[in-house]
Amino acid sequence: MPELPEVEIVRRGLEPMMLGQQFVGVEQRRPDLRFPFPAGFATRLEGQTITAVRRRAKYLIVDLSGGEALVMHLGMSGRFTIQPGVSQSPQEFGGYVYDTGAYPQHDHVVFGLSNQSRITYNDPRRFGFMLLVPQAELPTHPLFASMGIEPLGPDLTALYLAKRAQGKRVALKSFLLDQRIIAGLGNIYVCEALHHAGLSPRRLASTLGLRNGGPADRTARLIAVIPDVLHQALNAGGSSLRDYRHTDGTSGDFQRAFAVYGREGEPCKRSSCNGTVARIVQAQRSTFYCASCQR
DNA sequence: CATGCCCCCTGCACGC
DNA sequence: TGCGTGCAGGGGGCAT
Repeated sequence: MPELPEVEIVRRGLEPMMLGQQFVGVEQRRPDLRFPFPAGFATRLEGQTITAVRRRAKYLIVDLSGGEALVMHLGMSGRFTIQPGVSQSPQEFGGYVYDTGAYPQHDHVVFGLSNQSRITYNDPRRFGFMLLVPQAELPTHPLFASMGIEPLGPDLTALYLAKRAQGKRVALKSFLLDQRIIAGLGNIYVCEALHHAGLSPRRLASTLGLRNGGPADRTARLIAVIPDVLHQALNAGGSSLRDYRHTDGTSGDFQRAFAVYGREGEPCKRSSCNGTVARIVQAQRSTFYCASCQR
């Protein structure tokens, strides 16, 4: 998916277009994405004013004046496109509802706003989803109740990570991908952060745990590089692997900066290291790392 | 509870 | 050119 930096960039693209606007026409063109759409999805949005466009981990949360929140996840291939100055009239969307063969390929939802803009959700793989949840229930909703900390917030400390890692018998890579620990990291940035920290993805998570009552040094190293990697990606406008696009249709260029991700067989970029980037599979997903400088 | 594995779906790059 | 294979940013759900 878009990982945290990409979702944040999408949020920043959507917010100025959506904030304070009303949903005028909403067209839902198929009954489901990863999950069925909520009953009456379009109707429940229409007439609502957007009071906030937020992000939690890899989720986008659009607060509505009526008290519900539109919760959206982009899955692996979800994408928004904004067309300003078109029509807000639902019938002009084309009347494709539930006619999956008749609309532009994979354009599953179209939001018409009171400022004449149209926001289209496209998702070829349909791993994304949209829900409507009362704002007051978000903290206790199953999606969010056990969600871990934001990696760019003040909660990411060596002590926090050491406590959560205590006794964990999983690979460090899998531990960092676990959204119940840190929410928002994905496969790319976990690989990148581990490289920057000089830590092997194969090491047991428990080796980050408490030593003599405090976090191990390597834990401090790791929590220091995680925000760096994410900020670099944000500053570069997100990565552009495969189908990621900004809401304006342009792509990011962080991929050029990857130290290990997708670089199997290429030389390690760490100065002073002459290793080669390897690809292994952990928990059915590719891990890229340098076995010579990541211990 | 913790951990490991499979799967959802489509598109694309690659080798033959 | 066409076809088969493997792989892709996530994460829910089930078996053990």
